[in-house]
Amino acid sequence: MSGAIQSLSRAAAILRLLAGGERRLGLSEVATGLGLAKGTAHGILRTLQQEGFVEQDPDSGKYQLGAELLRLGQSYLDVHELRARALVWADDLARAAGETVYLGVLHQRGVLVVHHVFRPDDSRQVLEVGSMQPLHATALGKVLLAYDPVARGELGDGPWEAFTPRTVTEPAALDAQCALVRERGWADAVEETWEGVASVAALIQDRRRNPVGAVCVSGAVETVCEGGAVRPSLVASVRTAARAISRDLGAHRF
Amino acid sequence: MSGAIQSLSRAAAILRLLAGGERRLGLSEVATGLGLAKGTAHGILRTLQQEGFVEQDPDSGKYQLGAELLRLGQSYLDVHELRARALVWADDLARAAGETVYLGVLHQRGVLVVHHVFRPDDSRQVLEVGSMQPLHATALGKVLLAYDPVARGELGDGPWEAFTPRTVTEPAALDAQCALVRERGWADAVEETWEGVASVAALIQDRRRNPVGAVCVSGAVETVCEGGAVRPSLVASVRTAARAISRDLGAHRF
DNA sequence: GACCACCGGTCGGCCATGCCGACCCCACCT
DNA sequence: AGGTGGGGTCGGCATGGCCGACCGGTGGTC
Repeated sequence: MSGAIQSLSRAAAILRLLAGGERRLGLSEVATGLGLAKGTAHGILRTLQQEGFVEQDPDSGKYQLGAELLRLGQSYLDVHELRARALVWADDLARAAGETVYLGVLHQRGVLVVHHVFRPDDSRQVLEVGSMQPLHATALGKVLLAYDPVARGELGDGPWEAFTPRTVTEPAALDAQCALVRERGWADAVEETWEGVASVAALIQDRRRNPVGAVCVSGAVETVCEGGAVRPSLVASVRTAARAISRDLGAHRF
Repeated sequence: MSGAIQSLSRAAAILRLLAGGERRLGLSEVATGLGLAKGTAHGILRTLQQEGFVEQDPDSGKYQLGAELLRLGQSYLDVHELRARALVWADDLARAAGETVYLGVLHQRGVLVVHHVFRPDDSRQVLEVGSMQPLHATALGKVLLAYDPVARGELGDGPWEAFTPRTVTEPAALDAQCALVRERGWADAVEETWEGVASVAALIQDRRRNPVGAVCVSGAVETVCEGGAVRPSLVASVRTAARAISRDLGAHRF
């Protein structure tokens, strides 16, 4: 893994910077934010703009992300094999469970949601495809951590952010949970990310048993849990769906 | 508009190439596809991979788009001012019309869908945010063309692709339609893109009356049309929504 | 099973390329 | 009017990235 192309890495850093700040950023802000000379930052921004990755507000001259990113992100989903195979299973799972279903993959130090099926009722819900969830505080994340030592290593020793009083923030506790996940074959997270929300997740593997993602059912504690624990029928549904997707992934390869 | 950074433009071309081909591409395919030396293409791909914009299949060594693009695409939507202000209006419009609602902006030579509200029934629908629609064959596109001479110029002289027998493929006919759009203040497209589908669109402007996007209601001909023409009540709804969004955009600026 | 063609990947030298910092112009505020 | 900060430009310097020759592995073919 030898050197990277400087200007490209810098361009990526600029895009991430623009994605991070909620508002638009000016040229000087970008330059100082990354420790670049103004001229350098401008050259990169100009090129990114020509390519459609960045847009500039004509009034203020400030920069924000561009539409091409949305288009390419959509293309990513189109090509994504795991997602394509999981679509129908996720749908069935949501209907059977009567709850929201997420499909997540490991990305950087979090879980990237690549598919999201709304809870099958008529309530207003926002699509969360493309958003990130924390590894240590969600069922999806704990499944991926349990089966991916590299990801666990990269997460470090914490303590991690506590979103609720029940969030696991210490390495010893998290590793114990991961061991339990491996033993049982599924993970849960009851009010560890949001108050009142509980979820169950199971691993998806490719043909060579490599972990490639996870499915998860998520909903209100009152409907997902029963007597303090996750309803066994839900666990069964999630694990069945995960196995079905894994099998599906293995098949079409030969 | 002086020179662009070579390596960045090339990286963008590679991403677009990967987005275009449905399947994964090998290093050599990328290199020859863009007329680059293998070493050069490899350097760019390596960097893109480190940044998460490209992923490599461990087995075949072939490349595909990476997850970071999805995340950034989502961030684009988060920041997008037009979309944020239009969310609630689009929702209302879909409920009132009982049909699908799209919100589109001009991007390259097409319409990029930045928001999509499902038709309010329980049918299975796929989210089309991030996908592109042709300018000459959709209501959204014709609105944007009618009010943006630059876009019209870039589209050239056709003849354009005919998706159905009713698609407008000749410049004279299209320009006449655009004139009509400007005169009436709205555009329609009845079975010009897909058989059996009709839509109505109206322009969204910012505070300085610049065209920034368009809203559109789309549905089956049988429900959208009445006696061969689009139902007037639908036209009114769409135009009202467009005006509301435009007003909303003008407000919060000062 | 030996060959071959082609794959992805590496390396080092040469030189074009992109980086930098000083500079410009404009808008806004003092 | 002057000052301060914004975005944007420019040209010289040297560094960073391009190229083409070169590896090692793999899958197909005869």
